[in-house]
Amino acid sequence: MIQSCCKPDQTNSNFFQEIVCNECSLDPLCQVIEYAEPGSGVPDGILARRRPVQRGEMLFVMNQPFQAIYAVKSGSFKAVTYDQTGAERVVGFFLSGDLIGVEGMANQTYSYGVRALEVGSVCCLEVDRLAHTGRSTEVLQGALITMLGQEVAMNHLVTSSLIRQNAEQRLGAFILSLVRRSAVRGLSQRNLGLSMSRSDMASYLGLARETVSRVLSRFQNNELIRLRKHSIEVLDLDGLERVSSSD
Amino acid sequence: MIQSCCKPDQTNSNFFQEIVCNECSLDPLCQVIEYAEPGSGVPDGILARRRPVQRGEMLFVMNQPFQAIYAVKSGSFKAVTYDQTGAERVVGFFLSGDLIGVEGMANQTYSYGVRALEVGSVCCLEVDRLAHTGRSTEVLQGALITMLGQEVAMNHLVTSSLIRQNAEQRLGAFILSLVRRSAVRGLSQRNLGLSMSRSDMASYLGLARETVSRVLSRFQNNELIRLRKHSIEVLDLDGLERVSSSD
DNA sequence: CAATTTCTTTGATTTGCGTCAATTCTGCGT
DNA sequence: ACGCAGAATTGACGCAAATCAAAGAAATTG
Repeated sequence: MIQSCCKPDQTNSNFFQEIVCNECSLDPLCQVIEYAEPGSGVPDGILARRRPVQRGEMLFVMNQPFQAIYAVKSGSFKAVTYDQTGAERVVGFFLSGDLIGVEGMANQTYSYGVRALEVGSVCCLEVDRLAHTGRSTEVLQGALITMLGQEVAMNHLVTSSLIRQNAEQRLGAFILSLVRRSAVRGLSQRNLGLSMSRSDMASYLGLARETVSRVLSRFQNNELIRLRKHSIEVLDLDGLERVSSSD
Repeated sequence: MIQSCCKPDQTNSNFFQEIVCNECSLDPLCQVIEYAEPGSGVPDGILARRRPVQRGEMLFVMNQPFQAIYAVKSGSFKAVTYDQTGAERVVGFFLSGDLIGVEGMANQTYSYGVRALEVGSVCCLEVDRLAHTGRSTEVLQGALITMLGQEVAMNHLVTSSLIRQNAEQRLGAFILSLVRRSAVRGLSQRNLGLSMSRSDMASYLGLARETVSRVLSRFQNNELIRLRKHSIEVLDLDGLERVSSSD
């Protein structure tokens, strides 16, 4: 299931649009592990690089005991919880280079489940087992605190804007966030993979499926974007900025 | 400005509804600091207990460099950011026993400002200065990771419900969250202090002031709550649960 | 490849909530 | 106690988005 650890350059990368290690959110942690005690190596199985995942596969399910944090090498994922009727609610998306499950470590349980939206691959770090090896975890902890803090700060922003924006603003901001995340990772900012369904987007943005459809069509009519099968082409970044910013 | 450190029991508590240390979110940290090296004491000024705050006073402003984390001993606070027009947006409330500013540590800057809604008091821990004393921070870091993780998990819940709930559900859930927070801290679950204005509630919940007013009146008409000057009496907890849960 | 299901789009209708407006209430300073 | 300013309440109205509905497109299955 979990592959043994190997240096990234030793693997021949036949994957599509795979993110390189130094663009990856997990890298600070990996570096700590690999370089803190150079040459000593990491015990087998604690850090698994490029574990492949199938479309629809769950990395972990909600409320499952915490085991590992993941970094997305390629592909994309959605985080889901469930309402009292059992219906799925999308609470986040993870793209290349994103970290998954960091906050699960805190409570020793995952507060949401994560499902692959397409085939892809992840790196997988079993933090707790690492701690048990007796290696120093001080730097590792520092990196985690930073990441969690950024997550909290970002969540505040996302929440406080989502809640008071209308449908156009939500979708515009959503597309722009995808553009920015692509930019940070060095991927194309013009052609965005849209691996999630309209329902997933609607669920995440708190809108009805139909509204998402309508607004995207409107964006296309206004030459802001061009809709493709499972991607969108961004035609007018400034126009998107304009519709996204509330006044 | 900042009082020197003293044992909690040594202070004569003449404050109204002040939370005791072992009900406080900061306590795990305080314990680490106080007990990790018993008898050694904490350098003066790094942990300040029961610093009083005036109504309207800012604990810190947005984007200010991180200095300390705070625990609410008594009183209540609101976290605010600003939209592009400069209008205030309430992004959270802090009540007795809550921790303030934890995630500011991560980025070394506060992502929101915090204003006192009434007179009160806080404990104030200058974490960075503590680290510079050379004392072991490993346990402290562990406690922080736990807190940040819980914050992230809770934020996910809050966001994902706020965004798809209607006005009644948002306000019902808001009141229930106040009840639960009171319960955890051992305060009254029937009489809730409502130190924030309707506008603050509206801003936090993403509603119009008028809507908050209308819904609260409706709740009162339906005998779910009784509105007081600056507090509400919870009459029907089950009823509130009912209106709060979406189906 | 047809058959079935799932996803997406578009239209018609309804409704919850924001906006505007007017009135009443509350707290504060003189 | 008075008057003033901000806060809260209540009503009327319009619009954005949910809901209902149906048809077309794409994906999955045997």
